[in-house]
Amino acid sequence: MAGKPSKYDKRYLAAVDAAAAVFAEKGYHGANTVDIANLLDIKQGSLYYYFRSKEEALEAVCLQGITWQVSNLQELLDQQLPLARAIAELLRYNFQSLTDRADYMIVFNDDRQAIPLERRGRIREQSVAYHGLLEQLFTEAQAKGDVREELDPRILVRALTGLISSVFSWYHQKNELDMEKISEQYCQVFLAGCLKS
Amino acid sequence: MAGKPSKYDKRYLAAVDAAAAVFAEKGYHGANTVDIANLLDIKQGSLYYYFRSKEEALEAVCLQGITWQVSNLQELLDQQLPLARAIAELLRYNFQSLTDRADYMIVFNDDRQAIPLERRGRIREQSVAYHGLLEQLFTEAQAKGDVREELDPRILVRALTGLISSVFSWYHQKNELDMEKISEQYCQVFLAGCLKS
DNA sequence: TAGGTATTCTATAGAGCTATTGATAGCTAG
DNA sequence: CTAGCTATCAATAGCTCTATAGAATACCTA
Repeated sequence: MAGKPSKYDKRYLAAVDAAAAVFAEKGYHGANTVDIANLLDIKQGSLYYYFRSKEEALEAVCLQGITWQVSNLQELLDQQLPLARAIAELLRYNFQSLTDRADYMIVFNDDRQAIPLERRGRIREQSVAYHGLLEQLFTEAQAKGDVREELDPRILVRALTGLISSVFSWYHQKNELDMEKISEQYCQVFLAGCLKS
Repeated sequence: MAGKPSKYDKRYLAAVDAAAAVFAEKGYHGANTVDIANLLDIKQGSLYYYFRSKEEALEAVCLQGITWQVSNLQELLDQQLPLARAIAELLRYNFQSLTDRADYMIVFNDDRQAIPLERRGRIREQSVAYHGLLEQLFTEAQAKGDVREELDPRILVRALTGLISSVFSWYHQKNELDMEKISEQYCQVFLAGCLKS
């Protein structure tokens, strides 16, 4: 994977992409493998050259999605921005990936629970990491006196992630609100909501 | 329906309840009619005495869920409370129904899109009504000068409903946060986020 | 208590879907 | 040119599930 991507590697990624697209549109259970294969211009059975099962494809999509999120958040935190800037950037990035990689985000949000618990280990790991990083951000900001003391960082994490992920379910509908504006106003509301003063 | 509920009526409601429970747990596509029948202590085929199809059961659950929400919101608005009180009550009620009628809420949230568009009319109607009522609340509060002018009421509606519905996906996990506290802090954050000054 | 209605049961057709298997065409390196 | 490897195909076993139909039982009312 590190060196030159083989034809297999490229095709595998295309397969994950196709799975993401179909799962995002119809939901994991509602989707069928024929549709995925069609996107790749191969027959249904040929999919099993790349995946051991439909579920394995779901796992790959979810893991990819959350991994992107975590590494991006990590990168953002490494910049050590003040809370307000960090939140603004985070929202901007998330709303951006809603156009870029919406499929992965949607599948991760809506269908990860379709993976049986015993297979969800690596995904949970990333999820926990994501929440942990965010919680740390709030805790530190609170220690610095930027965030109101009475607010529980764990709840702020839930509120922020909830705010973000809820957008996944309606952004694609015909609506006149543009991402730029939503992102900006969500940011205003959330920051005014938790910053001190 | 208005007079004495017949045995059929009671049994029908029980069937909707059972469907809600099973759909909430496994998702519409992941659920099967055998599980629903088991909850009612009848055989799978007997379900079709009450529903023409599995999809019709989903429709009934979703419609019931959103209808409850709308009529409750309407009742709340009739009290003409100031915005802050209204939001607090709304959150309290929603988080309450998360323990009372979680199944209906979850199914409405996660699976209503599994109903084909042409059958979704009455549900959409209620959804639109719900959003409309909330939007009006914000618009009026803004006119009175309670809400910051730069905020778009439509976005506030999305933010608030997003905040609420996102809770549906994690409240049942083992976690130390109690509903009371979450409701209260969400309220604080959201209000501080949108109220003027 | 008989007759009729309401509710549930048994059995199953038939559709849709995943995953497997063995064959096959194309590509690559010697 | 050929042997071996890669990627795809065709065909299908076998499972799961919804929905239907006709029989059976419970329930109620006169």
